[in-house]
Amino acid sequence: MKKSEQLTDSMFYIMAALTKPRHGYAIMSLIEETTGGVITIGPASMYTIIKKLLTQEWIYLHDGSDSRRKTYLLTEKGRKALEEDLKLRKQMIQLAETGLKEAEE
Amino acid sequence: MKKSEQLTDSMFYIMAALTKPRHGYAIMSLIEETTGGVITIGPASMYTIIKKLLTQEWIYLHDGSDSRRKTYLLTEKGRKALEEDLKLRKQMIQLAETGLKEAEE
DNA sequence: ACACCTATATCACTTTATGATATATTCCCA
DNA sequence: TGGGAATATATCATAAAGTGATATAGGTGT
Repeated sequence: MKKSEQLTDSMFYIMAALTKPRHGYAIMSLIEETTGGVITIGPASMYTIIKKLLTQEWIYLHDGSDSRRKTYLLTEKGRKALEEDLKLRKQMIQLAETGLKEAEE
Repeated sequence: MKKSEQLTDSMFYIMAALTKPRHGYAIMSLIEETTGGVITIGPASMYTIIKKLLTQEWIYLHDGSDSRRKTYLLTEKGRKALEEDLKLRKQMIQLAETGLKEAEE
């Protein structure tokens, strides 16, 4: 896939979690909890992606971070990217649902 | 990400297209058209993924294929995988939307 | 004291995705 | 009628992404 800046699934999850200030470990826990353990992002993926999102300036190191916990939050740019991606994902779902429905008939 | 069998975005697109019998080129065109050119899956990705889906038995070579056009279709197993994945994707979207909404307040 | 949870980090490897390119057929129209 | 555009499938070599394993260290409770 590609062309524009579509987010990978993992990036999408992490950015969705960062609509509120959260630190890495909290993000992992949140995703695991909200998906009932179906989706797991381990530390390797987590911190790899965090690094990428930082360089892309889609997230930033939020105040309230101490040496132990680094708290991140979406930048304005990041929020827009997330919203853009959300639209595309809805379109994807629409495509699949239409297809599945039509196949039933 | 991972744990269970979540589909990659590209796999999801292709499988969504294969709720009806379609050949590779038609899948590429469909995706490009329905997303207004935002998403493009080139031949390399296309045929790589087709191959994987075949070995996984999520799609099969459909009747009506001649030597020139190979037409594929979802297997029952594939349809279930797609439906399963669809649920997860809806959940993802829910998570993101809730987060974005709450952040506005 | 020590076991356990929280928290971040990286290395080495696997899996996925893709640009470039090749090849062949069919369609149209000048 | 011949040649360019569109259709169609395929692969190679590389780049990008994801992840298991592992390391390190501060907290907390008992």
